[in-house]
Amino acid sequence: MVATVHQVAEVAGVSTSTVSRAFGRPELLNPQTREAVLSAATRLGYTPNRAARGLVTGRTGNLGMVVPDIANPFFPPLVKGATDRASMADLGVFLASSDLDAERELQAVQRMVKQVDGLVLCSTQLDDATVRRLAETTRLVLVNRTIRGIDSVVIDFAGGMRAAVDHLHALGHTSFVYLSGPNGSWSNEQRRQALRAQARKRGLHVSTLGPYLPTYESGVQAADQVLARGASAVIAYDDQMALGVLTRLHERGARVPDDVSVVGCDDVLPVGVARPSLTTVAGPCREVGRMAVELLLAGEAGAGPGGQLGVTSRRTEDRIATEVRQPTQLVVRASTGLAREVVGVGKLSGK
Amino acid sequence: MVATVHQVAEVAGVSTSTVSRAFGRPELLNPQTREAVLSAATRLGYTPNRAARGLVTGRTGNLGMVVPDIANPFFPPLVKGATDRASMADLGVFLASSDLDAERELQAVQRMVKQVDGLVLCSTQLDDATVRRLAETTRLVLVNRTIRGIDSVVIDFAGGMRAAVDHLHALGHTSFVYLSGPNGSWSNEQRRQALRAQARKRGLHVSTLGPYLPTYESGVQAADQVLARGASAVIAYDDQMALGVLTRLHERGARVPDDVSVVGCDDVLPVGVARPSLTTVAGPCREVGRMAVELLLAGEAGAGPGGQLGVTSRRTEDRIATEVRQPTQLVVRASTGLAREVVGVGKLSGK
DNA sequence: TTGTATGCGTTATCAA
DNA sequence: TTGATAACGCATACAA
Repeated sequence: MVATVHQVAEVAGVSTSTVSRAFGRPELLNPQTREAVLSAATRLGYTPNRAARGLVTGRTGNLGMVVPDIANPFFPPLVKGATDRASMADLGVFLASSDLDAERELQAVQRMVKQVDGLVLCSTQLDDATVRRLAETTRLVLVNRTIRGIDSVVIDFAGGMRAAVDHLHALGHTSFVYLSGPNGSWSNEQRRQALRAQARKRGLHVSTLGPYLPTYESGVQAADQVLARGASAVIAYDDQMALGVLTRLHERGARVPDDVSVVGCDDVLPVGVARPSLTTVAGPCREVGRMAVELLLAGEAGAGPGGQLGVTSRRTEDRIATEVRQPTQLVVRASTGLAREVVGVGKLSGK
Repeated sequence: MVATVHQVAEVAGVSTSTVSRAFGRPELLNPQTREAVLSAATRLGYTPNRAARGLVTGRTGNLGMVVPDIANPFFPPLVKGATDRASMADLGVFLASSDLDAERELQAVQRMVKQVDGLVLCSTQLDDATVRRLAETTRLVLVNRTIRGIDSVVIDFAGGMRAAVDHLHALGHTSFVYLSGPNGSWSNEQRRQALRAQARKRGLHVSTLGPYLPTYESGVQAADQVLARGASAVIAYDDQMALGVLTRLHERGARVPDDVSVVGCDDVLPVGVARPSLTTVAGPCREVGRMAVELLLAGEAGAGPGGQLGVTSRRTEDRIATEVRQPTQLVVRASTGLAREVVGVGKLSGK
């Protein structure tokens, strides 16, 4: 049996409203009565029932967070940043992993929307209209996706991708292959388009392979395609795929970076320990999770923050959305090197 | 404005109880009225408020899960298994990451205990007494920790660790170093004791270094200690540390496995891509998360499952606890090899 | 088969 | 400074 306001009230010899106030507005209470209530509460092990409280106040003290796949190493740091920030504000966090399925994601959202004060949707699979409708019901922050009028915080992998193209260009590569992530992924589009634009600018030729699921196995599979095309460089949608590529290239006898240069993206795995260590694009995932919750909190309070680096506020529909953009950077390690042509090595034979 | 039973009732021209029944006990309703209610509900976008429902039924439709650190790659698969199983049962999941801090963990538990039907505590930092007290308030399943009388599911790393010792023994090693995980960690004790017992049995000498935080950086740090001791083999508390060891040994010019053999534990990272690829002990993390929720569900229904492999039921205090034990296995890769003595290589000089 | 009335645990309003 | 009361959204016992 768990204690309620009633038991505490009885033990402390006060009314239930007084018990309630002892927790919610202690300053309104006579110090003596407050102490009496609090000690009675401690004795009975009483804690306010947040669900019941939420029913009357309209605030639940919970947040919701949805990610496509918590087993994808990109997301745990993000979740960590969010839960850490949330627990500082004494907020609970609902987590759902949608398995890259829009319907499952919608179910998860429905399940928690009435029990939370706000939602963080990471790389959401939902279409714009659904998200917009959702935003009318609850506070919403998007991560790695933007929709006009909705608050968001995105990791600007475009910047890192441009740096990656410049890096390959400087090494003498004249073309490269991009291993595409899942279809319909906003992040994939962001990366792919940045890549193509920069490649055009530098006069490089790009060809795209995929779509692939962002896994180690996909990378293994893709590596053979890369060899078949005789590509001198490959940029993968993420590190998991890049590691798979590395492994398979090694098996096939192709040397990295002498025969093929490989670039990953995310830098969340200990990719420095791969041999050769992986050149990749790194972003502040943890910080992004933290920031998403920050935005949620700021939105609840009323005015947005503004003033931080990369924060844009623009009026759309009839509200002002805050868009935070976090920079990325290219981390050059050992998996990228001079192009074959430059060092005079011909195409791999026996593909 | 979100819809409630009242709005739906009004639109459908029925009472609120009828609306309630349309969702909770559809079979009690005249098919026509049920359809009318459901269509009205759809039109208004109505979904039952689970918090309010929980207040009257006593069942919230939510579970809680606490892990020490969601950014530690050991836990995401576990969380994935749990959330997947939970969403099959249409349950929401609260997640908290305690940062290896007992107090923070307790706060997180307090925060959610009234809003959930059960709790999964992974590698909990709480002491036995606190956990027992908690178990009187709510359904509880422990992961990777056992307490008499409390349901649990543990990954039996002891088995894998014994296999690791036998493996080193077979390769001619006569002693090894164990890199210890965090103090007070149940998992660390499980691994360490299994190691020591098996080493004694095989006549190997073990020395322990640590405690260390289970991170890549700790491994880097520990590697120098390992070299200073002239050890021919090292078993690390987890893969992150083992990868750190690998990196630092390489920097120091020690060859793996020719000079030093390295064994990790968990097999959750793509450790096969490390060079040399890492010998490690693998356990069914995903399955364990799934099973923990299964146990919670079974406990709610009444009788426990029983019958599965490794399930023990024992009576303690005045209830019967179910303890599921999942086996592990040694995955031999390239980081372990014949001991130096066997191949005639002396101690490393210039340590 | 459906409606009425009540209570779940809490807080807000109002009166004292 | 404190207490009585109503209401939050819902499910159930009971009556019809």
